[in-house]
Amino acid sequence: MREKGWEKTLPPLPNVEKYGRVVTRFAPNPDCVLHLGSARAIVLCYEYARMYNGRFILRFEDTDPRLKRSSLQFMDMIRKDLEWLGCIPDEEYIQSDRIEIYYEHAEKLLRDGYAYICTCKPESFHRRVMACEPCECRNLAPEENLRRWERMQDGTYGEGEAVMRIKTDLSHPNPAVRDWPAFRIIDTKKHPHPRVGSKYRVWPLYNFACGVDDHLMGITHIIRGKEHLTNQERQKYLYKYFGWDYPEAIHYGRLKIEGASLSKSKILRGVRDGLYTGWDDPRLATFLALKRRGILPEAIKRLMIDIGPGAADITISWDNLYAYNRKMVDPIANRYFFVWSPVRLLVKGVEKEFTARIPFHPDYPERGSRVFHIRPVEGSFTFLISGRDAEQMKAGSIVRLIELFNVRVEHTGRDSIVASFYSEPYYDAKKMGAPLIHWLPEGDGLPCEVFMPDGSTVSGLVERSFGSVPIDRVVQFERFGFVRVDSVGEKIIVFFTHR
RNA sequence: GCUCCGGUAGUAUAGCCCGGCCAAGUAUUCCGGCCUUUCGAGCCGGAGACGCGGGUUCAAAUCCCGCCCGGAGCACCA
Repeated sequence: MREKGWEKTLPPLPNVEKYGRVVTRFAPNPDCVLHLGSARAIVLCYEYARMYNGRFILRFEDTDPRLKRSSLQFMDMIRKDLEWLGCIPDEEYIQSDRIEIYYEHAEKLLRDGYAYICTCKPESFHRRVMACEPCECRNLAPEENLRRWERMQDGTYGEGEAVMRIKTDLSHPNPAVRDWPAFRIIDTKKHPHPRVGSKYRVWPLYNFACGVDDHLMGITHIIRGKEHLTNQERQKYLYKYFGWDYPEAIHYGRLKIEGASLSKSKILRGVRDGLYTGWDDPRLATFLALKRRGILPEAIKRLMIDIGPGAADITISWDNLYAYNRKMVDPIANRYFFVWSPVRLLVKGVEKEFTARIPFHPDYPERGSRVFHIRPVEGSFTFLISGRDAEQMKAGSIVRLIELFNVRVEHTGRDSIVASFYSEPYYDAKKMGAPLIHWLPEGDGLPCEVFMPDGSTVSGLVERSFGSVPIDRVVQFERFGFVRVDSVGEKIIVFFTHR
């Protein structure tokens, strides 16, 4: 039960007392950058390890040099993603370093008669297995299997001509688990592995490498998506044959986020085809994109903890993420005036000079304030206001320029509005219910472009004092939303975070 | 089609194992009010949910059965 104000925590892990120390792992294929979909596995594994003073392992599963080619570059980007998220692994393994280990285990299974080398055509094997019947290779003697294994290694068999299969129950209700494949041949002359080149031509499939590694690395709690539920069934045969105990397993449901694709292949294709500007395109839900938009890693963590390890498929709303982020960002973000689609506002009848001091943050006056000097020329002064505010203004209406004075609109034009000084006191505006709008002295703004999450941009001018804000800082453009400072050059570039 | 997993308000989550204190809690969202020289934050109030149908029981979101809906797997991918 959680009291108000208490942070939500994860439910306890099952059977922790059975193990000396909790060990979890995150096991990505380094074939893409990480995204919000990966966050669930990462945060759950990391937080549980921390919660029980355990270890969190990063394991790169790069055993497919052909279809899901990994790359050194992605391995590095993944490490950086994890670092940014604040989920730094205690240990790291790479499966392409461990091929010999898989071979040893394969040979043991072959010798013990728990596996065989199958040279059947996939279609004919499939037919047999659907009928719960063994294929011709299944009853081969261990010696013959070992000979065939040798022929897989030495090149006698070509790509696709032989696989090693694990014996299961041919009558298993789920045909998908019957005698599943554990190793296949890949012509690494044609498809060299990015790390080990063409050193190996027999490569383990997911269930073999993963199953063996989870045991060897002492994983106590496997936390992964429920699409792996049948893989667990398959891997349990391995554990039975080796005499190992299967770890605790938690299979969480599929996670989607409204309006964004969490498909690696779509992200990969989109970036490659130039549909996106890069891995950090604000339309993407990659960590890189979220980071660029000013989403704090802690917000992602909190959201994932809030969601927890449930098995239901869910579609989270961006608002769920934004709410956490806003809570963290609001107190730290200083406020600035940003005028977009600017419209000129000429105010007549300004008979004296004004100085406006506006705090950088309304709740923290100690942070100081920005200062604007209004020096009218012949009783007139020209401001810039946002187009959206200009549209609302009608002749005769009173509006207040925040922290300055009230004006009465005289007439409105396409790109300029003429008004006259009305009064200075704030309470005049308050008692009339006059709108409060932000403003900039004309000629005093810095050009600024905001990149929005939908790929569009908003351009306008930001107040002069903004020039000293460092890159990467998240600030709030008043009455517009939070943004993260991306670059400062001829133009200031910021990325929209959320409202 | 076969196998498996799910289904609490718009979204997410608590409760379900060990039926009653749940005419269902929390966060967010939306609406209203207060406060505030931001349409931000904060505070107060309101709206909004147990997929459907049976059964067991004094009592069911919780147990049983059937149905419906959603998802995943059925690769020499991970």
